[in-house]
Amino acid sequence: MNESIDILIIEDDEAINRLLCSIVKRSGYHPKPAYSGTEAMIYLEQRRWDMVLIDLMLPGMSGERILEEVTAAGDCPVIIISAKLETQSKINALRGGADDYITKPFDVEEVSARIDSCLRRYGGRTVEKQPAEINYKDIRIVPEAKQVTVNNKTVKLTAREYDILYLLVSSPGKVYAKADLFERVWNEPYYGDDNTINVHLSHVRNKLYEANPDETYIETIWGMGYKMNS
Amino acid sequence: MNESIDILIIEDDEAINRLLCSIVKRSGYHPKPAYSGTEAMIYLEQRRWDMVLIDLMLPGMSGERILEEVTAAGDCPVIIISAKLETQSKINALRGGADDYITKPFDVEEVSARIDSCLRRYGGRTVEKQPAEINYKDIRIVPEAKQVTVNNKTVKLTAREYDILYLLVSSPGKVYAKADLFERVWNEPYYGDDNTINVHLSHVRNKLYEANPDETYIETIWGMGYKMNS
DNA sequence: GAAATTATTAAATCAAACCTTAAGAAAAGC
DNA sequence: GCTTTTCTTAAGGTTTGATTTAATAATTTC
Repeated sequence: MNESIDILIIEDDEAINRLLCSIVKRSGYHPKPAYSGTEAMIYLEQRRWDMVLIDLMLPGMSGERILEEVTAAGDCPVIIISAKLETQSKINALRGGADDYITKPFDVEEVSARIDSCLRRYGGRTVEKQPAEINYKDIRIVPEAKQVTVNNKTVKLTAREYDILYLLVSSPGKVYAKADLFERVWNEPYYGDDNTINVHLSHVRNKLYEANPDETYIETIWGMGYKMNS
Repeated sequence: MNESIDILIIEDDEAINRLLCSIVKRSGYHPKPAYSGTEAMIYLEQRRWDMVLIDLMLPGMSGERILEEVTAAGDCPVIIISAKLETQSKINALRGGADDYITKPFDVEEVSARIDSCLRRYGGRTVEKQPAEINYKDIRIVPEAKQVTVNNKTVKLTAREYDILYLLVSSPGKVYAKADLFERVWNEPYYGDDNTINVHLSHVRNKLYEANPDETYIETIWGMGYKMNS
């Protein structure tokens, strides 16, 4: 039920892309950065996106071109983010199927508000705010403080470990394939041949075990992935 | 719950003024239309406003002139709404103390979002009232006097340093990501690779340390942000 | 039981995040 | 205008976490 909302961010300027990603993330969505038009097209063909943010001036393939492709393909909302101030550019984009148009330099709050409102218009998808606290069995996570306690003991996790646990705990019972997990936590594509996940999972399990040896929290679904034991 | 937020709308075109009023109203604020510069000045002298929207081309008295008056008078947020597309006009307005600049034709949602975001930025000053005093451990902050004492010693902080400490102290335990912190203190977007936060944090820590070497106040949560040690 | 997949562990390397200092730039105060 | 304060930038150094590697152990599936 609580599926992640994935937003593709097409912007060649690295700093701005990073900023947009952080805005998206902070609103509770999942950003995926693309740094050129051609890179973006690869992701667009790969899967469905809940929203696309497009910078108009791009290397490889213009933003206008991408907008065409996206709108031709279907019903994915698009927000243009551009330095082009001319009304004509704005009108073209909106006529061309964009849902909104933000000019640079933009205001952080504004971007956030527009993304929310756009997703709302597209219906169904309610904006879920970060909960004050998640509990599962005797695991308690307070996102605001990035704090985790298990069995009433504080568990000190690194950022990665925290992200993993947070993901699993936020939908107990759901099986996360390694690739899913990797892409969510690391925000980069998963190339299969990686032991990193195993090691990190091991660390998480260890720390959970230290806090409460009587309980097994993370279960391995053989050949499929991991989930919180329910 | 909130007392009403009054917004003065200075726009000579009756239709546009009506539209702006309805936008403001729909956002839950209280609009007051003014149709000329001179009329606006009367209202401005009468009372305090939570925000002013100004059209630049006005009969009676130019928008630029009004902007001067408003900013000279105090800390009321101003949004310029204008048909003037030139960057120069925009720059002049923003330099002159305007908080935002929207070009006509404008998007209803955009105006609404910008008003919201602007009020939010000004929030501390106009809407929410500050507590008389914040205490945490042996830190005492008196916001009205911008005064900080630690361990009963007065600590002299610069404006930025004060803002940082204030933010952290006002919700101890909460982890502030660098981006959050930066945006709240500097009021501008954070582009990731900046160490001015580090430097300022270092300064704050130093000063706290000088006042009380036995206590560690600000904790670094690696990869996540900073928080008051609890 | 054999093969494939996953776990665990520790050590070594690497990279990112962070801290501090100092000096130049900008702003504020006199 | 000059001085002082504050802010920012840059550079070098430190710490911490992430990753890789590898060797061994445990599971599951067939």
